[in-house]
Amino acid sequence: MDASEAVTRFNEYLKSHKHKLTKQRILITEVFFDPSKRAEHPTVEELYLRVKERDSNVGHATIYRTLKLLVDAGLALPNRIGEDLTRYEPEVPGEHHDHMICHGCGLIVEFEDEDIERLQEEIAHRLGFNLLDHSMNLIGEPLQPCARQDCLRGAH
Amino acid sequence: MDASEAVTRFNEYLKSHKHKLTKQRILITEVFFDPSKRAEHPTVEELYLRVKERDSNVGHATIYRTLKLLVDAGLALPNRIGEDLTRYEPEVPGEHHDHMICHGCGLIVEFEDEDIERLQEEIAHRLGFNLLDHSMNLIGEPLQPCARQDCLRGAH
DNA sequence: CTATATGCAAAACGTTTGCATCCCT
DNA sequence: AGGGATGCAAACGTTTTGCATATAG
Repeated sequence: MDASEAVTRFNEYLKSHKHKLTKQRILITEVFFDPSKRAEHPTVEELYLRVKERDSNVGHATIYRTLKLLVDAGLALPNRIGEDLTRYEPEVPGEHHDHMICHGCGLIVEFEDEDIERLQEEIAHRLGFNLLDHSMNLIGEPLQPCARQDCLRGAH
Repeated sequence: MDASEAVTRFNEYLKSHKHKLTKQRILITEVFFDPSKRAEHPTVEELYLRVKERDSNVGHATIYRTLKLLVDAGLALPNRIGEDLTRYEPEVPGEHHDHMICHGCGLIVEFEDEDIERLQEEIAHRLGFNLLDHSMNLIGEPLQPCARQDCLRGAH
């Protein structure tokens, strides 16, 4: 899903909830769905800084409020993978992926696996639940040297 | 692992790191590992309140500091399952389990599954990583009415 | 024109830290 | 006795909120 499709979907949500499509919301959505920054799962601050580059008047509060709306619209997912900040992940409705995270540098590799999904359903049923959602994060050390310069692999 | 074993293990860790076993640390560990509250994954505040019932002089800071030590000792695991607070899970060294969470009331059912574990290793390798750790949380709706009175199942 | 959104600054929250005092070892 | 631990309160970083102003529909 590219940025303009995300804006379109966001607008559908906004209209149906008596909210307005403002230039800030368009800008934030475009920056959030920027294809060159995919899978980066920005923090609010990172998104704020990127948005500011294009419009220096946007305030923190607008980022927070818009991100909350994007979550409600099903277009963003708050994600506290590590132990620190909240990161937001651009969501494509209907799709789902899990995360493989590099222990050295935090690089996130997204993946999907049918076998896992099937097993999860099975386990949920065994435990007496109907599976609604799930999250899975694998933490690992790269077998090959990691591309990132800041990766700690080998540094300890 | 019962409370007194947890205290023993904690003490081993403390000794080997030139830290001391104080009455507050004993109390906090005992409350944290109280078998009747297992799988509750308390927040700092919840733990603080329970500890206060037994010794009203204990301060917030001591809870935070002790929990951090317990994490370093491998006896507690910080856990940000939902979108809100940090919860801490009593850990038994060498064991690992995943979570099935009731969408209605937040009830956490812990489970282990060998097939999942195997698949995770396989996926990590496929993606070029050596698996170090993982977390998996399933969110579901109970098939049978949930035991908890505050469970929202059916209320929507 | 009206209702909603914005930006700012203040407030609210969870968490950490500095410091004087206390207490394990 | 001495190094570490405690409790308190202040400091911190993130997130939320109140309010006057601006703007989309």
